[in-house]
Amino acid sequence: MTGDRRKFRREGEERRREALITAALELIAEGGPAAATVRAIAERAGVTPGLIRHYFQSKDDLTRAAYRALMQRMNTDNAAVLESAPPDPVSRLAAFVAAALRPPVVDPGRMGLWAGFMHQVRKTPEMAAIHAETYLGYRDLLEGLIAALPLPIDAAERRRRAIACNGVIDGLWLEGSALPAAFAPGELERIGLDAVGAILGLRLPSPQLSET
Amino acid sequence: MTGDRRKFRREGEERRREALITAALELIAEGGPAAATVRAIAERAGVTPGLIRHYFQSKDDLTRAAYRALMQRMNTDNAAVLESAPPDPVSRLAAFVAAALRPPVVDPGRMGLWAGFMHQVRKTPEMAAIHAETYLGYRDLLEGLIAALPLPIDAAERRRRAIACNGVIDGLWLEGSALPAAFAPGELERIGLDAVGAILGLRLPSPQLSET
DNA sequence: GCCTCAATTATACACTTGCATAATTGCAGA
DNA sequence: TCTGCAATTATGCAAGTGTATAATTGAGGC
Repeated sequence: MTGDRRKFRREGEERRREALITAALELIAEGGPAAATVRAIAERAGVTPGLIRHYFQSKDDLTRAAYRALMQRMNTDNAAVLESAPPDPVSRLAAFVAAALRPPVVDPGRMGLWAGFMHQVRKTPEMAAIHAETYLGYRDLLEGLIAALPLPIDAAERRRRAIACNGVIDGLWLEGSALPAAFAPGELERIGLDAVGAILGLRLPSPQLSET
Repeated sequence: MTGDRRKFRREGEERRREALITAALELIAEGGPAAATVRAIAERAGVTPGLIRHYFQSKDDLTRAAYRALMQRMNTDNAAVLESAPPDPVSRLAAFVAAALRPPVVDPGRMGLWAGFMHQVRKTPEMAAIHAETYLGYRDLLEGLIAALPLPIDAAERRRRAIACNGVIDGLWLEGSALPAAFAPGELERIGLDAVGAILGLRLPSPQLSET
């Protein structure tokens, strides 16, 4: 008579893992790491808490998987910007910089996510490795774009400039995400393009938005 | 006969509050917000958990007080750098930039602290106000240093350059703190000085360390 | 239709958390 | 020395945490 047991559908392993990871990321973005409890994650994923332990060895395991997924998505997004960019080096660099300084990259939720993971990144070696790899990958991408420009600088100097450009981008991204009301729409983009241009000794035009 | 009740000393209110705040900040810096439990904070402050509620209305109240104290300390540190700087505008700016890009400002613990508070800053209006005030204060300080330079730019352009310079500083600070092994000693300072110089169109010499 | 087994749910447990409240005690002033 | 009060400790509690384990059930193969 007690037919009150919850109905469910069986899903493929990949879909379930992804749903759980997405739920965890959303919760951390919204309410910080503390909000991403096993029960909250399960509820958002439309599932029962016990199932998490069927797909992940522990909550930490899920957390690591979520961080890895987040970083992969960000890498993919960055690469996608270059796919649909004009062929000339200056336009490509400008597109890359501008994309990082407007929504959806500039976004309080994404920054909350980033900050939420920061602590674990500092302490868990595996997550530290993921972070280092992602950061250096982004910087190498940027350095590659700079190398395609006709600049009379050697490799060491190019590395330093790439670090500096990466710094401006990160810093402006951070400030725009943490304090959205402090900047007019498009303002960060313009400031970032000018600053990167100044560091590299050239002018970066504001790229027109690509219509996909 | 049961003399096993803990001995204690009465302290002034100010000292106890400060000790509790310091303990909370240390714990957050070391182990993230999750490590700063009421019990852990009390233990580090050499006190019993119940006392926290005697000096603070709730744990959130203590957290807010800790954030306020942290921001005040950082403001004080920044101002102190300028106290002992050479009088000429270029040197002052260089000292300000360089100080932000070396220890103890560049430091994994400090960044962990910053990241740990980020989430609450986003959601608690009072903490958001503190954050905005501190950030804008820092930027205004920087803009003031720039205004003292002989540059042919108007106020709007000066504001944009200040935002950009602030961005480089923040971004490099972040990267140096998150990935200390990726940079040689002094490298961040040099990169930051060059970048700020490029943005402003001048050369910033590396300031000699002031011996207090 | 039935069987089988993995996917899923249900339940329980030990532990931690923030908080409330009562019991002590250090210490300043008479 | 004694007294009174606020600073401090001790104890307990309800809620929430991650996890282990047993009981169900959806769905594909025969």
